[in-house]
Amino acid sequence: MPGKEISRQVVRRLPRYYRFLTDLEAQGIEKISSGKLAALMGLTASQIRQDLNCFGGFGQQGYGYSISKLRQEIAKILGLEEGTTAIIVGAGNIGRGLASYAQFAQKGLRLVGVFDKNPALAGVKVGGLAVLPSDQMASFCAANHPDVAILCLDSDAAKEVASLLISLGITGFINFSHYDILRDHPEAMVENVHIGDSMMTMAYQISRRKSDQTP
Amino acid sequence: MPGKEISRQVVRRLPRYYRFLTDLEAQGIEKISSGKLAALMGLTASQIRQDLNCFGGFGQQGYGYSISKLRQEIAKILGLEEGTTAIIVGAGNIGRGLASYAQFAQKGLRLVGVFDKNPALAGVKVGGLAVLPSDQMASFCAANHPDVAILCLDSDAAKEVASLLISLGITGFINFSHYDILRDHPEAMVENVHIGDSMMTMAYQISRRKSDQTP
DNA sequence: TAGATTGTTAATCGATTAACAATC
DNA sequence: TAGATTGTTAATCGATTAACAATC
Repeated sequence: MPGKEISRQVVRRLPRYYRFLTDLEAQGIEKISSGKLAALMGLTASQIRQDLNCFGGFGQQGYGYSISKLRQEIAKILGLEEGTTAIIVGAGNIGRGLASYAQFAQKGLRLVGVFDKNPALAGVKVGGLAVLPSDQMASFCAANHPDVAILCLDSDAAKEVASLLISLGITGFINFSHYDILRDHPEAMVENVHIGDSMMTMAYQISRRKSDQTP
Repeated sequence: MPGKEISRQVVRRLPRYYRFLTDLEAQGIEKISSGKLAALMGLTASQIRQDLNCFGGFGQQGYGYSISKLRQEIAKILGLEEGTTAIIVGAGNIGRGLASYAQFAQKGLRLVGVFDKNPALAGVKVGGLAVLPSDQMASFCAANHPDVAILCLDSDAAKEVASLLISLGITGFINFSHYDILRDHPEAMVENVHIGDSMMTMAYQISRRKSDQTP
């Protein structure tokens, strides 16, 4: 069965459910009701039940949800144990910062390569991996078929690299650039991360608060 | 006038409008209609007009929008030229990566301090600033009253630091941790950035595509 | 069994899209 | 003026919330 389409907003809430359930399990708690979990997470009980029922009936009437079972179910839904592999392209500030991020595996991705076009960086170790020159991407992908590329590049480079990587079989992108991958490659899966946009919306909020205070 | 409340989703689109308008202006184009801009950005003309009219009537019937005027208006709305100041707390991988991010000012924030509790990092230069020990945060804030703190910390540290910073007069947070600032401090302004969540939703998409292909 | 709590259907709310009169 | 395009009101769509019968 194709399964009804899951809305993006539901999927975006799954990691947070997973996190809370992991915490609760670590505390040794066995079960929880949608009402209690809602209070804990600042959601409504309805929303939690609706969200979970997109994927199946994981609860038990009159009882609630088994925390460890639900945590496992969500891990499975998220595909955290499928060994999805990722490469980082661009070993600048963001790229290196991310490469050193210790929790890749816990987030469902296994980092298997870091590339940079600057030959001076080749061989430098970041996050336990030696940076490879970009001209080795094709052979690397042919040999290892990573699933995901994390693009820590400017827009122009991202555009070029995305095309290349798609031709090499990569289907998923975590995109830190402003290049609109989906426009050129609608079949790709894309998560955009625009930290600069968060800075701007923060500047907006601060500026608005200031002007509100001076009416 | 208090002005009608602007929805979060409208605000989140403003940086993208700003970016496209900046590009168009750099190309020397003078005017654009909502229809053309919509085609360029992959939105509907209706949405663009609705979004802009939250803030004022910036267009002209029968003509469209002046690109340079609209760009300036959005810069003003976002408060990009108000010199909002920010500190980074936590000079780990993410903190250092961000501190070196060259475009702070273009995103409406001016980085004025970087702090870390590890004394070994004190004095190390990142992004042109020397890391300060965390015990100097109070005196620094008293002297410089930064507007925003960028928390590049784990949840426990973030909780502690957020309380302290709010008592020191900071009202805005860009939060890279999973600590829920608004729960304890509903008056704060918060932008959460959860890169790990993006990794998980990417793992979800990859895993779903794989299972869809094997029915 | 009785109480609790789910799964699911219906109602509400808000955001997006469409339509069109106003007007440059 | 006539054509184009906005600003704005109305219609649609989708997501969230509420309600409740099913059931453990």
